[in-house]
Amino acid sequence: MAGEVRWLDEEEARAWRSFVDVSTALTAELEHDLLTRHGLALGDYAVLVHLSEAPERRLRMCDLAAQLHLSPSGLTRRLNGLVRDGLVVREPCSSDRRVTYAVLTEEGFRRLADAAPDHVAEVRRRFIDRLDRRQLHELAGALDAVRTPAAAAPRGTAGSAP
Amino acid sequence: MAGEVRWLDEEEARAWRSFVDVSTALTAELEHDLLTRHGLALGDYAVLVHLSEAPERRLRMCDLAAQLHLSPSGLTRRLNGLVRDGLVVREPCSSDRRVTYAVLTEEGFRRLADAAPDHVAEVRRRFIDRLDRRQLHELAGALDAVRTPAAAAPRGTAGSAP
DNA sequence: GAAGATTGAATGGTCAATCTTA
DNA sequence: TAAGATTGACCATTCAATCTTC
Repeated sequence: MAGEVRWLDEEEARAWRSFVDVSTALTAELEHDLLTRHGLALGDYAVLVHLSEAPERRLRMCDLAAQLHLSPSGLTRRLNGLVRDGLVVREPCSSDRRVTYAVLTEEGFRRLADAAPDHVAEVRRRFIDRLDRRQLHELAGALDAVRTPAAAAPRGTAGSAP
Repeated sequence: MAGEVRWLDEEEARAWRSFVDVSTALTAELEHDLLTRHGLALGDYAVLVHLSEAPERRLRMCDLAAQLHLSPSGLTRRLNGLVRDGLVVREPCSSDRRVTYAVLTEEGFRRLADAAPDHVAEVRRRFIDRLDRRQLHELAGALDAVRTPAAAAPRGTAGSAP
């Protein structure tokens, strides 16, 4: 098969390792902050955010799972905790009885509104505010390029240059 | 509480959400690839990489845990699986008997050498090769800026003077 | 006392299987 | 048959506690 391996050169390796490093460290730090100051895991927070932005603050379980990059069972269990704490309720769908809606409660919305300023401040302090405008713009553009395979790369000429 | 919240503007939010999105999606995809094609979890792979780059392919448990952003107990359990599979061995330290070394075995090295080309190819395909040189350079710079608080931000007295 | 490593209890995630409904 | 949600079995990770050694 592939006889030669295109290893990462110095800059590529630096970018990749930094990316992994920053994302893991940042996740751990933000999780810790949110958990100790507001009793919310990062996953809980993400659920509340997505629900709060949805029409009527409700989403089908399967749609919510997709938005959160979570498996169906993962979301079920994640929701159990939020339901137990009264931040979210489950509601059956009348038109399709296979479906369950996750609905943000008033208390859930308050908890989110309470936590959000602190969380945003942390995101600023640990990420956004360490970048100037140009860096931020470039970063956003690069990440978009990663998410969107863009136009097909010129396949014939890619592999040869050292 | 803080009277005003500096919410994220459109571009800031876009950069932050893309960052979270890309890192979670990428992690899941790379993990899946590595697991199905080489029977290695991403965490296993990271252990092997760090050991392979260390002098004599060995590291103290506590140092390895720090490099991997893993708790001591997390590393202990992670290592158990690798030891069971014969990819790593534990060795006591003669000069400080509190210390245990994690040492990469020949088989561990082979498994890593076997998996690395595929993994690097996936990292290229899903990340590196979707960026041009300029984007890559900017990304690496931005991530370094995030990792290193650099000089104090020019934004008023944001830090510690309330 | 502090550092290094491990263990126990608890939590959060996945996959495979199941149950209901479309 | 397939889609949606849940459950059971299992694995990974963390914190707190413990044990040994410095």
